[in-house]
Amino acid sequence: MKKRTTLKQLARELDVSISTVSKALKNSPEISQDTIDRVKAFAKLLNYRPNNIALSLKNKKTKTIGIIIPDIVHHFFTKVIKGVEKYANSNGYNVIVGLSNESFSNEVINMEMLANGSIDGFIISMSRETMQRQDYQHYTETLNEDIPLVMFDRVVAEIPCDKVIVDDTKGAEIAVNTLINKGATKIAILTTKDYVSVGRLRTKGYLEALKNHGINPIRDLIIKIDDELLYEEDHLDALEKQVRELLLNHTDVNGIFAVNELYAVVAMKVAKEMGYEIPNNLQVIGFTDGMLSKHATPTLSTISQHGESMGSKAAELLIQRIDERVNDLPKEPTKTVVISTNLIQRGSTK
Amino acid sequence: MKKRTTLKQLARELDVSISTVSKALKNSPEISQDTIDRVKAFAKLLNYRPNNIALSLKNKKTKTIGIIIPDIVHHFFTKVIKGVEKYANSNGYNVIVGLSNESFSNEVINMEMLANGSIDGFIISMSRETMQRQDYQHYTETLNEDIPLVMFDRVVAEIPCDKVIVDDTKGAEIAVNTLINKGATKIAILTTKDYVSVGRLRTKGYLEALKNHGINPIRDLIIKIDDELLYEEDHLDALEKQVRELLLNHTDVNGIFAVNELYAVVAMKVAKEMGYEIPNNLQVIGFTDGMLSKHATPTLSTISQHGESMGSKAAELLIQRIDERVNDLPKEPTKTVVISTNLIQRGSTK
DNA sequence: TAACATTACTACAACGTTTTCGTGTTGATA
DNA sequence: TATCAACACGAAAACGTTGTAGTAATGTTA
Repeated sequence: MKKRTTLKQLARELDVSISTVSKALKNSPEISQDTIDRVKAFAKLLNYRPNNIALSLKNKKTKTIGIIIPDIVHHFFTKVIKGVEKYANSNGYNVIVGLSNESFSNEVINMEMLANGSIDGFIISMSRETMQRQDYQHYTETLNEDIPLVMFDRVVAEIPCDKVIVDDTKGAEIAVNTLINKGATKIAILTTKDYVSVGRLRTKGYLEALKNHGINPIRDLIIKIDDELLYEEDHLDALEKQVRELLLNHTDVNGIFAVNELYAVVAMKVAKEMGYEIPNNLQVIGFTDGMLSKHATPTLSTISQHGESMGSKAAELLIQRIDERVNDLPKEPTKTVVISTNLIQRGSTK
Repeated sequence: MKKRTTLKQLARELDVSISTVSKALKNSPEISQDTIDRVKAFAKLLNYRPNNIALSLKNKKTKTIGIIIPDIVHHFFTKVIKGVEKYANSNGYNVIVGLSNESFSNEVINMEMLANGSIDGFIISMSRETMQRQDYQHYTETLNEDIPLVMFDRVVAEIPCDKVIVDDTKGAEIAVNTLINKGATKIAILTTKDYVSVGRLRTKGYLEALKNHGINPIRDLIIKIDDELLYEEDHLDALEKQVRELLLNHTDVNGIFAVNELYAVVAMKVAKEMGYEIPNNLQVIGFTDGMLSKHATPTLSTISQHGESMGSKAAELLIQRIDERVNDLPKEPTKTVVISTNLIQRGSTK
C-alpha cells in the first residue's frame, strides 16, 4: 500500500526536524524565510497534504456532522440534506448521512456508529418506529455524552435540544382557509396516524380552520392513513381505496387537504377517475413542495415546507452548539426555530 | 467541554496499565478473568466506547466511503445513495455525501476535502461541468495517490477505474423497439447535449433501433436539450417550447422516447394540451424510474435504471479495492459492471 | 568581557488506540 | 535449591499532527 506524504518524510529528506517542517508550512516567524521556501517547495513537489484524521485526533473535533433521516428517497429530506450540506460545507464541515429506513434499531445503530468520535454533532429527523415506540433513550444518551443534537421536522418535546420545524398547524390552517375562501364547503383531510407528529399537528390546523369558519368537523372526512412502507413499495392501493370510499360516501366533498404530496396526488388521480373535475368541483391542497406537485395534472397547490432552509438552519444551530462546546462557552437555552410556510397556488385550486 | 471516557481514565481509576485495559476489553488470554471482569464492568459503567478517530489513525483506514454526486434532489441519485448506504453499512462502513451541484470546482473542492484521509475511497458520478470541460485531473490525482475510485452512470473511458453503468444504448434500443412494435412509426427523441455521456449513448440506441427497422432518422425529430439548471429552477419553459414546436411541425409523430423522466413527463403534458391522446395516438417511454413516472397521468412507461443495485454494486467494487489496497493484494484489472435495464410498462404505451 | 537578546532551530508531549516485547512473580521440576 | 515455564501484567512505540519548552549559535549592550 502506497503511503501518503507525511511531515516525517519531508523532514527526513530535507534533513530538518518535523517541527520545523510543520512550522515552515504555517509560515511561522520562528523559521527563516530560506527554510520556509525550501520546505514549501518540497512539500508541493511531493503533494503533501495534512492528514485530517491526525488533526481530528489532536483537535478533538472532526469537522463532520452526521445527519440521520428516515428515508433518502423522499424529496423533502433530500432538500434538507442539500441545505445542510450547503451551510456545512461553506463552514468547513463535511456531512455523513445515515439512513434509518424508518426503523428504530437502524436509527440507534447508525447513531452509535457515528457517536464514537466520527462526528461533532447530529441532525436528526425521527424514524416512524421511534415515534411509535416513544423510546428516546438514544437521544438522551447522546446529549448526556455532550454530543450536540438538532432535531428537525419530526421532533419530540421531551428531548431538550435545538429544533427546526415548520408551523404545521398554521400551515394546515392556511391551506384549509384557502379552500374555504375559494368556495369549498365540505373539506376532507388525508392525514397520518396520530403518532406522526406532523400529521397530528396538521390535523389540528385543519380542525381549527373549520372551527373558525363555524364548520362542524365530520368524523368520516378525517382519513387517517397507515403509511407503513408507503413510499417504498407500491402499497398505494390501500390509500386509493380509502379515497374512493370517501368520495363515494360523500359525493359532495369539494375540498381535500392532504398532509403530504403523495396523498394529494393519489387523491387527485382517484377523483379524476371518478369524474370529479379539479379544481372546478373539487379543490385539492397538499403539504410539502416536491417534484410531484409541479408535474401532476393538474399541478398541485401546496403548502411549501422550505426543506432547504430547514436544513441550513439546522446546520447553523448545530455548528453554534459545537462551537459552544469546543470553546467551553456557557450553554444557551435550547431554541426551537419555526420556519414559516407559505401556500404555492397551482392548478388544483381555483 | 466534557470529555469522553478513554482507556487512560479507566486505567487510572482501576489502577492498572492502559495496555491491560485494552487487552481486557478484547478478552485477551494474557489477562486474568478477574481483571477482565473488573475492567469490563467499570467500562460499561462509564459507558466506554473506543474512539474511532484514534482507530482510524492507527489502522490507516477510516471505514468511511465518500460519494460525490451532481445533485441530491434527484430520484436516481438518491436511489444510488440508498444502495451504497445499504451495502456499506452492512460492511461496517459509513457514507459521506458530497454534492457537486453540477459544478466542476465544487466537485474538486469536495474531493480534496475528503481525500485528506477522511475516506478510504470514492464513488463518483461526474458533474455536468466536468463532462463539458473534460478535465479529469482530480480523478487522476486521486488514483495516483492510491485512493480507490469507482465511477457510476456518468463515466468516462479515460479514467482507469471500476465503473458501474447501465447499458444505455441497449436500454434505449429496447424502448424504441417497443414503441415500434406497438405501432409507432414516427418516433422523436428528447435527449441531452452530446457531452452528457448517457444522453449520447441513449441517442445511439435510438438510432440503432430505427436502423434495425429500416426507418430513416429525421434530424428534426432529435431534440437535444440544453439542460443547464433544469432540475433546480423552473427552466422547463424552454423544454416545453421545444416539444410544442416539434409536435406542431410534425403532427404525425406517434412515439416519443425521452432520455429521462422529466422530459417524458413534460412532453406528455404538452402533448395532452395540444390534443394528443396518450397512448392512443402518441406513445411515450422515458428513462429512469422515479416518482414522476409512477404518478404521472397517464403513468409513464420507463426503462428502469435500477439505481439501488448500481449503488450496492459500486460500493461492493469499492470495498473490494479498499481491501486489496489495505492488504497489499495484487491489483485486479479494472472492471466495468453493466447493470441490465428493463422496461416497465405503464399507461403511456399501448 | 560578562550578561543578555535574538535567531533558528529541535525535542517532546499530547491526542487515544493497539501491539510487541519485556519483566516480575508464582509454582513445578530436576 | 537452582532452573524454567506459565501467568499476569506493564512499558513503549507507532499512527500524523501541533505547540510548548528548550537550546545552541550568534549579535548586542554595559
